[in-house]
Amino acid sequence: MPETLRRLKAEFFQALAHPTRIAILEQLREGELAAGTIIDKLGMEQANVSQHLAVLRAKQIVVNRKAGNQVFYSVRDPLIIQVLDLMRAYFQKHLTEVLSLLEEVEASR
Amino acid sequence: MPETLRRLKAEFFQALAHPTRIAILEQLREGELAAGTIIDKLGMEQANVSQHLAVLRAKQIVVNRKAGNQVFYSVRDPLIIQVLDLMRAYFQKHLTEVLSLLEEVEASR
DNA sequence: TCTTTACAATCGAATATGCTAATATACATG
DNA sequence: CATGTATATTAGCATATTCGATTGTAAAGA
Repeated sequence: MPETLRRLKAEFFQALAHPTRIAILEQLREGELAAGTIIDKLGMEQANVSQHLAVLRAKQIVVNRKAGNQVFYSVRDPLIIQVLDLMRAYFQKHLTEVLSLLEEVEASR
Repeated sequence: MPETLRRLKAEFFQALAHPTRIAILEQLREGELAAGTIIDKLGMEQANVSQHLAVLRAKQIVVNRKAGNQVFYSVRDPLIIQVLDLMRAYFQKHLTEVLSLLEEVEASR
């Protein structure tokens, strides 16, 4: 595999590598949502969510559609959801280790 | 999905989000390899590869086994490989866009 | 024991990422 | 046209990542 393709893959994973962006994709699992709806559901700063949406857009993980005043987002390819599902399966499989990792997280707070 | 689990997922993607680490996982696709072998195959600095191996270890994406002087690495769970395969399928599917992205990459150099 | 081999860990500098606050844009409505 | 609403972009600062250089460590061999 050429280096440029590895770089693309890495950039793709990088785009997924943030809790907020994962949360956004979870929201979009059932279908498209307006940016404002996502912001409300996540209960975060407007600018912050908008920046994360920009990251997902830049990597074409989500696409957007303008309708009047609003912008509706959706996941471009269900394969993305499949990747997230695989991850879910992975974490479920290694539940024991995940729990100890969670404990570490708790402990370090 | 709880915030902590999202954080775990994000950290997992973060661990995959580097060309060198993807290259390492590709090398390990067929089975275990000694650290030195990986370093040779990638043709990179020893310390650098070792650091990337440490990242993959920290997230338990790879496991290691010491044998005398050497340390052998392998991918812990084939599900990881599946994720990479899904990504490959994804990029193949969107080959056209990938190519234009590649052109952008080229242009910006 | 002394040296070499094979890795891992640490340090410091450069770069990238993420956040809040502020500002801009674009459409809608009075 | 003036104002409000929805969303995007920019600036500036704090934190995190990555790299090469160096140092540490454990096993192997002379």
